[in-house]
Amino acid sequence: MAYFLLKTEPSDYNLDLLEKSKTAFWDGVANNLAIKHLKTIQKGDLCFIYHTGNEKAIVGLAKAISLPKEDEAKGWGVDVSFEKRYSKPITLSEIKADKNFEGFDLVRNSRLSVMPVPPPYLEVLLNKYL
DNA sequence: GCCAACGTTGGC
DNA sequence: GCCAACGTTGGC
Repeated sequence: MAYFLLKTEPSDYNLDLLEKSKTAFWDGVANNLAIKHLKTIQKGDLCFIYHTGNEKAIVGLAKAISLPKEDEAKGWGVDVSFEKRYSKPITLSEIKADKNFEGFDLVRNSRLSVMPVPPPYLEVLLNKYL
């Protein structure tokens, strides 16, 4: 079971909406590298939800409940279910300030919208921040 | 609002 | 196939 990070601009779509609807098709993945990462998601994998814009923080967790798929109108995406909201979001500034996250895609490539969270970074997130 | 860091497009 | 011009994303 792997972990990923999914970005969203909260004015477009956000964790509140996912919590209300319980499940959603997480769509609109267009970037080539993002699609490549998306396609490696397995059913049951967990996905950190990151809000861009004013928030710039990991705000919660979702779970992939389908395999990645391409919708004719909505592009690439994956079905997800709401898992949890973090009482204390993990901010980008915290992550950037922490040397443990050096090399993490979130820090290295700010424009990437779907990325894996490899074990070293995952452990720090789970043990130190959550 | 600006701009760096990408990605995409289209002329050649 | 190259690359200049343009468009987009997202942090600042």
